[in-house]
Amino acid sequence: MGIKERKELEKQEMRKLILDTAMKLFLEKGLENVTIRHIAEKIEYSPATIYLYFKDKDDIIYTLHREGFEQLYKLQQTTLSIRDPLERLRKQGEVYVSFAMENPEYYDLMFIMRGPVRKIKEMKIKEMKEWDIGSRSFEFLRQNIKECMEAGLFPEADLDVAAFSVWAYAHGIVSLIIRDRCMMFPEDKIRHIVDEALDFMFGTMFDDKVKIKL
Amino acid sequence: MGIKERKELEKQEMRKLILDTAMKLFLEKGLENVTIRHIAEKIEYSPATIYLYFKDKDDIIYTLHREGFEQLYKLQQTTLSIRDPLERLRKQGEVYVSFAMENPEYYDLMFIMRGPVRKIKEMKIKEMKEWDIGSRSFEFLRQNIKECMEAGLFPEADLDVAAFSVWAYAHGIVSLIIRDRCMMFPEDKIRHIVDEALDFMFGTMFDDKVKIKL
DNA sequence: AGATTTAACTGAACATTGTTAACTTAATTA
DNA sequence: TAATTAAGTTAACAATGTTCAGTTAAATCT
Repeated sequence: MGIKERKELEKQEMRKLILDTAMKLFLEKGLENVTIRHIAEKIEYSPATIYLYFKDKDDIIYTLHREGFEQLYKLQQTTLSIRDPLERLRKQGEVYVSFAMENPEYYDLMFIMRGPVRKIKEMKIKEMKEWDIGSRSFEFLRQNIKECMEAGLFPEADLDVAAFSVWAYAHGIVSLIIRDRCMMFPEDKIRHIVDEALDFMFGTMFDDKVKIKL
Repeated sequence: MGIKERKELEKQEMRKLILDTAMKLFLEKGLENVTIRHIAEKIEYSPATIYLYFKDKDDIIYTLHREGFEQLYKLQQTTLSIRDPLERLRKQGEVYVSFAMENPEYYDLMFIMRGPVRKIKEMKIKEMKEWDIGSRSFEFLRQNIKECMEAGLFPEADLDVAAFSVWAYAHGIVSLIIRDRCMMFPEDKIRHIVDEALDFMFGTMFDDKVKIKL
């Protein structure tokens, strides 16, 4: 009965081919400018074939969205080697921002575009089990902040609020840049401002040396 | 020679009709789901007519984008009555977040969608004079922060970095909500978290009472 | 006032998009 | 070998933004 498995494997390979091609095109031409037909042309199949492997375009985008979260989660995990929770939190911030800056299309998919969320909501009606993969990453951040609080390294506050705030800050930085709202800064200074902004957050939030001089 | 003027007036009225209708549809159906044809149908003209008043769809969106910035700028100005620059800054934050939460489609247009930026860049090639309207609002924030710094109420840092950081933080909060990335929180708790997050920022940044207890 | 130019508007088309249904062909099973 | 299943394509659909040739209606000129 090896045939069933081979078929399954081929199916998976085709899915992967479609996904990889889609992602490559997204990187080349930008998220907005990739069509099913482009993908089909690139892999030299007819457009209709793609619909044998994915329900619709949002399904492709959603799957890439999941892959992005896998990647991000793995990156987040690399900070686990750091003992000091505050230092770990800072590293997490850096990792998050780097990921966004190096993979803006992935980031857009994951945190800005509407498509994936549509799909998630559509799915949640049927299968409640498949609870969205993003909350895992958020939980990780939340846990880290909890540790910081417990160690007295972080202002006491509602944990949800604190975690959301830190996330929002990092998201604000990268999403303003990804969606090109920083035209007031010279192109070559942007990366510097991003890094400084991260420092600024940690500085004002936790570092007494940078605190207000009275 | 009153005819030329009447014609000009009618032209402006038609533009306004199109813009208002477009905005109304955006509010009703969401930004993504409004087409030129919908707008045309609503005002009972043919689709082609719209192209007599606007170059293309991005042009409509860009014009609404400008109107949004007018509105926001006016709101910002209302904070000028506040003497204490730090308090004024806080109020500015509140105003910004309220604007976003009450006019999510406008906010999306102004700070998330790609269309308007495309238009701005396209225009900047020809006419350098029309420098983008958003920087005026940013300048306002910047100035406010500068005053805070001079009064010793704000951590000393590169002014650009500080202003960008504060903006990014507020933007992060509202854009995560507008683009529906907060599914982990119960619907009815979201507004509360938003408000708390704003407090959290100001608390950690400036308020010693909320500072780390050693 | 009548002829002519100008402005406002439309109908029909174009190319592109996502998506689907009927069909063909190749592979697997009986 | 015949029947069934899977994989893929072709051709079409409706919806989108956009354009262009034409048609009225208004304004201007003589």
